[in-house]
Amino acid sequence: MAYRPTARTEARRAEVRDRIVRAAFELIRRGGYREASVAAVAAGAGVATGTVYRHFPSKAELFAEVFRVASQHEVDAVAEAMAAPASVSDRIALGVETFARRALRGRRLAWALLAEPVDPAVEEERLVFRRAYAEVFASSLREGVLDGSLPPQDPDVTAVALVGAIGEVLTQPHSSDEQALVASLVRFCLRSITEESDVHRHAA
Amino acid sequence: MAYRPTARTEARRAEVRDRIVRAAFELIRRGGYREASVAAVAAGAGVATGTVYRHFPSKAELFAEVFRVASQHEVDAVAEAMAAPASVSDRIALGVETFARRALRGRRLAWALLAEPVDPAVEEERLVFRRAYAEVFASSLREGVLDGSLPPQDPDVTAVALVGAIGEVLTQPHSSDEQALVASLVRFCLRSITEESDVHRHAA
DNA sequence: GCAAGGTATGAATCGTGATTCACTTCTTGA
DNA sequence: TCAAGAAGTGAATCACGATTCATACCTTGC
Repeated sequence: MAYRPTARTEARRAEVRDRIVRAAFELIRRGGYREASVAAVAAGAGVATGTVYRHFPSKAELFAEVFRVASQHEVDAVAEAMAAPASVSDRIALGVETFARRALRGRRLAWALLAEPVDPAVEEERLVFRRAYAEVFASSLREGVLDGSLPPQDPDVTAVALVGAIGEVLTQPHSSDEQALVASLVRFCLRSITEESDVHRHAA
Repeated sequence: MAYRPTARTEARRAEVRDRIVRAAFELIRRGGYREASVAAVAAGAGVATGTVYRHFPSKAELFAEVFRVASQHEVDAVAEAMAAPASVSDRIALGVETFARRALRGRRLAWALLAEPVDPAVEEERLVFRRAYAEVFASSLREGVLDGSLPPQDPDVTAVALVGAIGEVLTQPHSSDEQALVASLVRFCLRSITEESDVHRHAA
């Protein structure tokens, strides 16, 4: 037993691992999953292909981690926006708007996280991601249903539907400008959680 | 010029082509796109691998056609349900319910059409498919906005959001039983197209 | 019947990109 | 300084399924 890595060596190793994750993220952010070959990741991190495999058992595991970190970041941003002291409706609106604006800023990343075809193993992370988004909305919805500020509804279904609606609108190419699109989307989401008025229900 | 296929021969050829398409569809319906290798399609159709390429220039083109036919079928079903003589809201509800029930019946097919990772060329058909769904909803929504039975809104955004919401709810695994799920989903969609009531908007 | 040309076959080829591994280089503790 | 073992290297290998193509078989019109 003539060798046992010191803290310093382990730190260096961790730094390499980190560079690999960052390089992978950068590739996804700029060109999506398709462009992100292991060779490209290695080049971006300044290491040899084989080195990637000294830190991750497979490409799928590497990108699962990248997805995990990136999507957690997004969910956190939305959750933070929704932590504001406001009514349930207003908080939902804030969440939707944050979700939308961030996605429109980094379209490629949003597409990669929300919709791009990926390995099954990575797809699993995506489901976790979408569920996490839904959960953020669901907890506010539950609160609103309980305190009566929202009409009775299944908060889980509503939350999942919201995530789907937002994702689809953001993923689909649109003509209208960003401001209008976000405004329409927020209005859609607010309508969908609040009571439909009898006036319109019977007006037709 | 000693050979020019007769009608009979062309019919036989068309029949082979048809068998290939059916086999491809059957594979997708049962195991999704992943399971549907060209070899498996050929086997299912009772022909050799190479024969597939005498009828389609590539796997992507074959499956693009399969997607086209299958999804048109779904869209038609929804459009037909919405042709009933009823109010805009009721028709939307019918459309959503039809969409949902059919998808829950053939979950694998629904997943393949709505969400499964596929070739870019096939993905294009999927976009067409989703747009077609959205358009079916959009035309009713436009009508409702014009005649005042629905509040002012961007019908295209609403329609796309509806498709996203429905797709996500159906794609995501759920605990509740089918009846309850569909009911919740229909309610969500109806709320999302009708006016939010002032009562709840200001109640919090 | 037979030449021309179409159609079917399926084993062999190809492309792509992940993964491996024999080898080199670096670290450590004695 | 040295042996043991860890980390890094990158060309070679592998896996896998789409695609090709030399060959055999049918159809047609003369």
